[in-house]
Amino acid sequence: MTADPAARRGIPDATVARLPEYLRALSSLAGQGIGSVSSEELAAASGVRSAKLRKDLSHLGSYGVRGVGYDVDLLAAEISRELGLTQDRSVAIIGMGNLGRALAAYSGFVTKGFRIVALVDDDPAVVGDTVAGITVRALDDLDRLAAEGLSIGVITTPAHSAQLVCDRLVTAGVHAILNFAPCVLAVPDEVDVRKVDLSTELQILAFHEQRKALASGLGLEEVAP
Amino acid sequence: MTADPAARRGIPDATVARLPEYLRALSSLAGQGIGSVSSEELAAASGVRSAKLRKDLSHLGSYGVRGVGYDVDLLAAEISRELGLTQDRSVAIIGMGNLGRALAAYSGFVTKGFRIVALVDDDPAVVGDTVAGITVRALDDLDRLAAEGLSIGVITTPAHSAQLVCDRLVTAGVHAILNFAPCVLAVPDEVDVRKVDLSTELQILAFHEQRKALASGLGLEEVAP
DNA sequence: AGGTCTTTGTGAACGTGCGCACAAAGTCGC
DNA sequence: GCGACTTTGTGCGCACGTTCACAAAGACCT
Ligand SMILES: NC(=O)c1ccc[n+]([C@@H]2O[C@H](COP(=O)([O-])OP(=O)(O)OC[C@H]3O[C@@H](n4cnc5c(N)ncnc54)[C@H](O)[C@@H]3O)[C@@H](O)[C@H]2O)c1
Ligand SMILES: NC(=O)c1ccc[n+]([C@@H]2O[C@H](COP(=O)([O-])OP(=O)(O)OC[C@H]3O[C@@H](n4cnc5c(N)ncnc54)[C@H](O)[C@@H]3O)[C@@H](O)[C@H]2O)c1
Repeated sequence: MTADPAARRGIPDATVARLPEYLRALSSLAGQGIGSVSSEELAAASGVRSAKLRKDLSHLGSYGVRGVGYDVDLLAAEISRELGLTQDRSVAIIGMGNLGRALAAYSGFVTKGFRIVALVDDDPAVVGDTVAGITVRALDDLDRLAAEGLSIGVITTPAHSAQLVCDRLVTAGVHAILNFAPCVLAVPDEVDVRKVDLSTELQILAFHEQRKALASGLGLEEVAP
Repeated sequence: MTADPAARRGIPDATVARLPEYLRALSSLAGQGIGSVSSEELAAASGVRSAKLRKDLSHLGSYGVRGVGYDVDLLAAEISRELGLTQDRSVAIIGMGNLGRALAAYSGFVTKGFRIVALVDDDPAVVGDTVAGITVRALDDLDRLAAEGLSIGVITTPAHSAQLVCDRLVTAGVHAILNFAPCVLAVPDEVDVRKVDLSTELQILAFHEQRKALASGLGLEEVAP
């Protein structure tokens, strides 16, 4: 049954999370006209160790040539296929505030196989506006959008509305959600939610800053035992 | 020497990454006037299992009361202290484009102990503008800012400028950087870089979408063996 | 064609993180 | 004051991820 012993079924999550970075590095190399790259070079460009890179790539098959390295275009195509980027995916952004507008105006997705097909808001003052060449639609249009094959929903509403919007997306049949609101979303098992949180990142940085400060000049605020 | 056997030295990274979420859940509870919470309840509000939550909290000491739970305010204070949020940290945002402006306008940091002290851009047409009540400064001002105790740098410039900006920040003495540009930054060991990447998140979602699609209707595009 | 040299792919050791399950500890009712 | 009940804190085993180190595989030179 398992026809391909090397790869099939089950690429580790940690590996999947790094594939986009490899893909970006490969695109950059291709743009410089470089056709072949070693694991050492690609790893450096991706910010990982070469052993890790090789093990990651081994999960999707044997596309390298020993003594030479990897063909840039071939490897990029292979990673794209594995990530499911060969077929374009449509994205809707819900919440046309500061962040939602910035995302809508961002051209970085489009080149990567993501197409923003809809912008949504519930504020009547915003609905009908044109942002980045797209007319903002009302929340009720979500069901219609899903029927048209919406693949991913991006939530950029305030936290108190996020669960509501999430529920609408799920009901409409969306199985992949990217959440920018600082809250946890409850979803059925079959739905995939990823969260991006600014404050969390800053707080993690703050922790390491403090740790460094404590390590260098220890015992500054210790007054009494 | 190691006075406190329970906690001191070495909170796992995975735990640190979850502490901000616990803190947010606690803030929410405090806002509802709730003074005490069990690990089960707090875990549910944070989107984790209660055993994981308890183990995480055990790394910073014993602040729970058996048979009762945790004091909301006490625990929040303790986590804040551990994360180094008791002392305010100043943040500079470099790159006043779509994303940089959205971040500057965002009020979510301020309440968490982060203070945006400077906005920076290298475009003469942008320098001098007022964004979110702050005057945009030139890139050369970075050194002066660092001298004033700048703690964290946020990079929201295009990718091709990110390394340059990063180098300026490092030279100026900044040891914590949050990077939104889609590229890897080279920094000395003592500098901490975290990256937030939209496209990566979407690509990971796409991978799981594809996997689900393959699992349900298998062998759709298999034509010949 | 044979030898050398480079680089891949991977087995094995190691470290980290996670979940279960339970004993210890403290509360609350009586 | 005592017993039953609740909830914490943690020891243990397992799964996952990372790193090392090397044998196998192929390119390139002569
Ligand atoms: N702006 C940032 O830099 C930033 C950073 C980190 C996190 N966030 C988070 O991202 C979210 C959006 O931030 P923002 O600054 O853009 O906020 P914002 O207030 O500028 O925009 C929110 C938008 O969502 C719309 N909205 C509200 N409820 C809605 C609903 N039920 N359905 C559809 N649309 C609805 C509002 O009309 C508004 O246009 C917030 O949750 C915020 O915490 C923002
Ligand atoms: N906008 C988004 O939603 C989004 C999403 C994901 C990632 N990003 C990334 O974030 C970055 C910024 O995105 P954006 O949409 O705001 O771009 P943008 O082009 O709107 O803004 C970039 C800003 O950086 C300034 N800048 C350029 N070089 C600089 C330098 N050397 N020093 C200081 N300032 C400099 C420019 O003057 C400009 O104001 C990009 O790297 C982009 O890939 C953006």
